[in-house]
Formats: sequence, C-alpha cells, structure tokens
Amino acid sequence: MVTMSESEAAADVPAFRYTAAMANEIEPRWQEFWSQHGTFQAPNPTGELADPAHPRANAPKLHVQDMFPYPSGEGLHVGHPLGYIGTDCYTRYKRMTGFNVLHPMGFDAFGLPAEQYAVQTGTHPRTTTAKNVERYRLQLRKLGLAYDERRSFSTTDPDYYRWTQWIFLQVFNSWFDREQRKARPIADLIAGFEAGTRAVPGGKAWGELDAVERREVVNGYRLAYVSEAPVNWCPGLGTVLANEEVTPDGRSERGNFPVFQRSLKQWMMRITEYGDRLVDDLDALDWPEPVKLMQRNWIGRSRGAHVGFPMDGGDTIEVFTTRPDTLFGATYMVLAPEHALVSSIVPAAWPEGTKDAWTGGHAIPEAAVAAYRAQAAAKTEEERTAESKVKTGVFTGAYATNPVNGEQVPVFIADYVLAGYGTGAIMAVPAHDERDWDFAQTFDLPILRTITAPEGHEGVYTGDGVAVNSGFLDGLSVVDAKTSMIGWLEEQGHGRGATTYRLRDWLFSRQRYWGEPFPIVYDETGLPVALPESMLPVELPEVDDFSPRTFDPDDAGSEPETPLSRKKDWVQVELDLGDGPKTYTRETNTMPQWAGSCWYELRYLDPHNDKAFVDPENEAYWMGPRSAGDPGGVDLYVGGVEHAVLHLLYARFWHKVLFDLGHVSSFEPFRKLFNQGYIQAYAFKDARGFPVQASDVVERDGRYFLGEQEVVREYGKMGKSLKNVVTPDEMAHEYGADTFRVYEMAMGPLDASRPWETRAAVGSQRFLQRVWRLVVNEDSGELRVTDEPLDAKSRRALHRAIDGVRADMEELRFNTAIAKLIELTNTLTPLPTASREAVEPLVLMMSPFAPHLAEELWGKLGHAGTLAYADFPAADPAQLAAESITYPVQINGKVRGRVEVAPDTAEDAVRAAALDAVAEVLAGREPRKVIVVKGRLVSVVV
RNA sequence: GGGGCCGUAUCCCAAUUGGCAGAGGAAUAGGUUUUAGGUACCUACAAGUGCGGGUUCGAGUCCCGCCGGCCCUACCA
Repeated sequence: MVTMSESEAAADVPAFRYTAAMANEIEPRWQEFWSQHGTFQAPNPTGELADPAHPRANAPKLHVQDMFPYPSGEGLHVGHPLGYIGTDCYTRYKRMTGFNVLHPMGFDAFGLPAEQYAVQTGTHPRTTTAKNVERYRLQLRKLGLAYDERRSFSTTDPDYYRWTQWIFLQVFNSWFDREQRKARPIADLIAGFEAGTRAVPGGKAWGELDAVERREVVNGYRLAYVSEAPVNWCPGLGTVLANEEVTPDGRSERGNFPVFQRSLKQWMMRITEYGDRLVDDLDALDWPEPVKLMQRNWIGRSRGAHVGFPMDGGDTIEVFTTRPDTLFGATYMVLAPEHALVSSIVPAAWPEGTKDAWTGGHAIPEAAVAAYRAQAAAKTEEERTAESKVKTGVFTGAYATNPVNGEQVPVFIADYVLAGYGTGAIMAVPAHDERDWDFAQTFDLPILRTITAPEGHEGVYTGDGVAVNSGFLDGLSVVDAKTSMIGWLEEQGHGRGATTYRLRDWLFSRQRYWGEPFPIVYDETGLPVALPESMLPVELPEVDDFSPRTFDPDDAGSEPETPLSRKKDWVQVELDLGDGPKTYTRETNTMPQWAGSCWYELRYLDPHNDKAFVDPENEAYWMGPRSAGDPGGVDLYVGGVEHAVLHLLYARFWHKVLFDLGHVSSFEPFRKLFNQGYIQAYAFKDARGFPVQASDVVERDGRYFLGEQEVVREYGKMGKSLKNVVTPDEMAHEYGADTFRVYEMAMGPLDASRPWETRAAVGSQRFLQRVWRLVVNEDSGELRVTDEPLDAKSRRALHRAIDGVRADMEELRFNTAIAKLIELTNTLTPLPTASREAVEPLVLMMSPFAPHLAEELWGKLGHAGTLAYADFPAADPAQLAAESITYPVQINGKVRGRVEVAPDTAEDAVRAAALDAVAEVLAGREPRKVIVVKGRLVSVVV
C-alpha cells in the first residue's frame, strides 16, 4: 500500500496554518529567546541575584515550587510534568498580575537506581546522574517551563551537599530543651551541666565525670546521635532500611528480600522530640485535610498516663495507658515477649491457682516463657498479623500489684503487646478494650466493668459512660475520671500523665555509596567528632566498587559493610581538630535520599551563596511569615500525595530545627500544599497476559484488537513494563508543546487523576488553531486583526471571560479557565472582523497555557519582546452587569414560566412579574409562599 | 477491622457552593470545502446525577444507610 507522503499531505494545508510543524518552528525559538534574555529570572533583595532594575524588583513576592524529581534513566512520561505545567501556568499568570515570582526546579539526584546501575556496569553514578539530569532539563525546556535557570541545582552537587552536611552539623550540635520546647545549641546544655543548673543524668556531678563520660552524656542529648538500636537489617541488599522502606510482610520494598530486626549502631535523628509541634503546627498550614490527617496518624500522639505496678521482688512494671480512668478494671498485665523484665520476674515454679490454660503445657514458668519467646521471635510480621485474630500468650508465673486497689494481678507475655510502643507493657482492662477482651476470653481471666455501658450492651465496651466499681472515681465521666486518676497517681507517686507517639526516631544512615557523606570522624575513644565547617564539603571519594557487601538474603547474623569502608586511605585521616594532628576514622555510612530534599526549598532562594545556606534577608523575603501566626514557607508547593508523610515530615522537622537555632524566620517550610492527581493510562494484554504495545491497539465496537488478535484492556500506571508510555517529547513533536500543555490542563482539575488519551489532544490543537486563525490569515500569513471596536454584546462576553478566567486562575481551576477561553474564542470566530480590543486580551490570557503561541501572536500584533511582564487583562465591572435577568419561575419546584426584568428590579417587582407570568398555571390558586432568590429564580409554593 | 477521597451523557469533565443539570473537549452521525481525506469548518447528538431513604419551597450539592472504585493504616495500649 502506498502511503501519502508528508509533503503531499502538507501541500493541502494552508501555508500559515498553526500545525505541529509550525509549533515546532515557533517553540524552540521562544525557548531560546527566554533563555537568552533571562526572561524568568527573579530578583533577590540582596546578594548576587539582586537586580534593582528588574521590573518586579520591589513587587510583592510569590514562591511556588514543585516537588523536584529524581532523574530516572527512563526520562519523563506525560504524567510526570502535570504538576510542573500547572505551576508554570499559575506562576506565568501571577507574574502578569504584578508578582515577583520565584519558580525554580532542581533534581533530587542521589539515589539507588544510579548506584545499582553503577554496580552492574561500572559506570560512575555521577556520570549516569549527570546524563539523566541533562535529559530531564531538555525535556522540561521543550515544554516551555518558565524556570529561573540560575537557581537550578542537583542535590549531588558538592556545593549543595556541603550545606546538607552543614545542616547535619547544626542538628548534631543541638539538643531539644523540653522546657522551652525547642532546639538549642549543645553549648548551652554543657554550660548548664558545668554550672550545676541542670542535673546530670546518672546521678553523678559533672565534675566527677571524665572527658569521655561527659561526651557520652552530651551525646545522649544530641538531635543527631549514634544509637545501638533495633533496625531493619536486609542482608540481601547489604543495608539497613528505614521502617517505611519495609513492606508490611517484613521484606524490602525494593528487591523483596527478607528483613531482620537487628541491633546495630546507626545514626538516628531525634524527630520524636518534635512530635508535639509537628502535630500542633499542622493547624497553621493550608494543606489538604487528608494529608494533615495522615501526618497526625503517622505521629500517632496519644495522651494518657504512665503507671507503675509494683512487684514483690522490688521490680516495677511501667505501663502506658490512654485509659487511666479504667485502672480499677485492670485484672491482668501483659508484657511484650521481648520486654527486658521478663527473665528477671519469672519464678521457679507455677504459683498456686495457675490455670492449665496459662502454662502453655509447660511444667515450669521458665520453660513456658522461653518457648513462647522463641516462638514469637521466629514469627515474621506477616505471620503475626495473619494470626492476629487468635490471641496467644503465656503466664510468667509472676504477679504485680494494681496500685489503686492493691489487687494482685497475673503478668502474661503475649505478642499482641509490641515492644516498640509505649513501655512495651500494658495493664489489661478486658471490659473496655477489645484486644484485652479477646485475650481474657481465651485465657479465662476476670473481667470487671468500670464504665457504665448503655442498657442491653453485651461484651466489651469502649465508649463513653460513667465510672463504676472504681472507688473515688465513681460517678465521674470518662474525661473527668482520667484527670482525677492522673492527679491521684501523681500524688501517690504511682505514675504521671504522659504522652506517647507512634512516631519513632528517624534512622538516618545507609550503607550506600551514592549519598551525602557524614561530616563526622571518630577518635580513639570511638565517639563521634564533628568536623568543623571549614572542612566542608566532605566530598564523596572515588571508589572501585560501588556496592555494599551483600549476603545470603537469609543470613540474619551478617554485619553491614559499607562501600566507603573499603576505601582505607580515605577512612583513616590525619586531622588537626584543635588537639594537634591526630588520626581519625571517618564515618563510612551515607545519608538517606531524603536528606537532600529536606531543605532544598531554602537553597533555591540563594543558590550560589557560599557564606551561608541562605542569606537571612533572602529567606525572610521569600519565605518569611507575613503576619502574626503565619508559619511562612513556600506559598504553593505542588506534588503527589505519595509524599504525604515521609518527605513532608522530615522537611518540616529540619526546618523547625533551623528555625529554633535562628537560621530561618519561617517555622514551616510549606505554607500551602497542593496534591496534583496522576495521569494514568490504559494497558492492553494479549491472551497469554503479556502487555502489548498500547499505541498499536485499535478499538472496534467497544472491543480492542492488535491486528486481528483481541486484547483486554486494563487501567493503571504508565510505565515501560506495561508498554503504554507516552512521552512529552512525542506529544511535542506530534502536536506541539503548547497543545500538550493546554490538553493536560484542560482534561480535568489539577488534583484529579484521569486516564490519558492521546487522540483527545486534537481538541486542544483545534482550539489553538482557531486562536491563531483569529490573528493570522492562514493563506497569506498576514495579520487579520483590525482596530474596529467590538460590538456591545461581544464586549460583555469578553469581560465576563476575563473575570471568570482570573477567578479560575487564582484557584488553580485551569480546566474551567481554558473552557472559558474556548468559549470566548468561539464567540469571536464568527465575527466579521477580528477586533484588537478582544484579540489582545485573548492572547494575553492564552499565554499562561500556550506561552509560545501567545508570544508569537503578541509579536505579530506589533509588540516587541516578551509578554511575560505584560498586565494580565482586567475586567471592566461596568461590562459585567447583565443587561437583563431572566428569572425562571417555579411552582412547587417545577419551572412553569419565565420573566425577564432589568437587573436592578426590586424584589417586590420581580415577585409581581413572576406571579403574573404564571397566573395561567396558578389558575386562581393562592400561593402559600413566594421565594425570590435575587438574581437566580422565583419559587412559588401553592 | 479502622480512617479518608470519589461515583453527573459512550468517554474526560462543568454546574455561581442549596437555586433552570451542561461551560469546554473527545467519540459518533450528517453536511461544507476537496480528485481524495486519519485536515479544517458547520450542524446534530445524548444523562436527571451509583442505589434507597431523609431535611428543604427547592438537593448533583447537606444528613443517614447500602453498592462500587481508589488511597492511607492495620493488635499503637
């Protein structure tokens, strides 16, 4: 079959039509213009990027930012830039309304894929990363995104990670003062110890401690600290993982290797100290409620009390409870199998009255406990969860005393109590806790109701009520009983009010190569020493082997070995840190990928500053609070919900530390957050279940075929493996970047996920063609626009459109803004003449969405240079008033007539006219009620 | 199991926040231009809002209960 060549097909198209070919000529030209002229550079108040001559130098500021990408080797698909295009449209609009707009883009370039690629091919991760970043830059440039190119960086740039290390040192050199609820320099803490104004933990006086002991004490306070703590050790990957990198079934998110709980020395960040502020300050943020909720849940603050249950041997079991009001109903206790007290409380023999069911069939408690502990340790998380319906456990043989009533209560161990939460021990109140109820049923334990339940209520009751069987609490509500009990506990010395968090301290070290090195060395004591600022950055050394040592995936006893540790001549280093030249050992872990994204919003403000991570004046200008109570921060931060917890929590934490230490004036990094939706795509699979090239599938009568073979359609992510990727480059080539931008923005609201459909983009292309045709004669290329004034009706339509578009732009409702622009275009198209009065505002309003096209038309309309700083059209209020209003008249909710009246008609007159209009339908019936909704309708009730 | 978000023409989406269900796009059908049309233009086209109740003069919008989809979380004391 002979296909028509492109030139033949093009021969029929008018020479000056806005086609993809035309777009592909226009677009690179304007991209080059913007770049050459620094069109989108935003001036700083001070420093290298200050520019008093800039048109927006003294304007109100706006800082808009996207969550920056990890530049993967696959490049961008059409889903990735959705948010970027959204912020680009928004910032282009805001710039035209007079704002000094900061809209930067950078790259989160440390990360595993480049390292793994390096392991496989020997290519240095730096090379791979640089290549991918370059590719991303080109792809983004092709979309016409208006970034201030001077402010772009990668987290892997030594000039950048120098400051990541600097911030780490700030965290390391500070502690959290619980009285002041803020971080303070570690020197203040030491001064307090020296002066004796602060008690030294452990009971000794500061003067009695030797130098090493003092350092150990201080290290116990630092916000970044080395801890021998249970961590997720993954031998198959050769690294430890953060909790969030482990799947619910106890395997690694990446690679699906088994993960073991191991006690290992690792760097931690004391984020738990900020639990309260991280929860409380959410109220100050303009964030989507679901994201705030996810953060609250993740932090998991619960208020209650710590209560001590004394034991005969002198030990006391400390429990945490949120229900101190039910303390009289605590009929037994449970320790986590791993609890430290377990081995010391177990008696030699079962005490009198031990029920058979409690012993697990063992003759002595020690055997029962050992067997249960072994069994619990052998179970994976998955097994524990799967069996969660059946409560298991065993009696320890020991009893503790309930402090409120002196009752002896049996102490069990059971895996439904977690070692990692609260104190790892609970008081069990089976009457008012479902889990305790289940356990009590299984082990035949007494149940005592201490809160009244509604009449007829059977079984466990967790709701509100009045205290009963509870001595001095009787008659109090749950809330009052809690307060009363906490008061009593504190008076009697049996406990105190307490708050616990689900949030754990943040595991901050990884056994990887491609990450920020720690600015830390160890001296002969084995304790960490911070390097001075002058030695930053600690650059990543060159190594031959990028991979950590990996092990048999099931070898739980293996030890991590970092890639940097093999670089002996780097690890051993002679330095003079104040005590003369000494040999130190470097920290060979690297920081996790989140480190770089914890503060990048600040570096954009002052990207080349080599004296500070950001100049305070620049920070205050771009991110400072604007009123009392305002948290400050980025004015609009756009990204996917997948970062609802981790990235956003970590970044908030670092920002608060920097705020406490006086380095920034904003106490939150992101004032407003917006979650963009995802673009999803159809994928097609053949009879064997293999994905087939989606672009080759054709639809016939609601069924899908690849050639003659029928395939089934599935809906999901866009990705290489599903063979359904569409790239922005393809779209730019086939339709032009402007069409692509308009289509992405027009297909739905920015926060909605929707399916991609390439062929639907022609609608946007036709729209741009119509706008073009309004200005340019397609055959001659000449300007069609005249200076004739608009007719009155079209003029009103123009101003209505301007008014509506402005409102939509402010609220990021780009889909409806575009609909209004199409509507306006469709109003202007049939007019005999294209009036400049309408065309110029239209072109300006188009420019946020289709910037290349708009610039080109703006030039054809006789303007020099760029329209980026032209005033966005403003509606004339006089033109917004309708000439007349048509009121529908409802009788009992059904429209039965209409009246047309002047817009300023008084309500009485509208009522009269309306009743008149439906007099026939009313047929003499007397209206019971007449409701006039001004400007909307009239409702008559008979 | 708990929590959150969402269901409007064949498809993607609007609806002044409680006021006449349709702004816009796609698809489809017919037409104009054309030797031709995977071009452009014009015209037509369709749902009573997942289901069932309730509040109201009036409900897509608010409330309750189901159904379906997506996301978070999962013995957190």
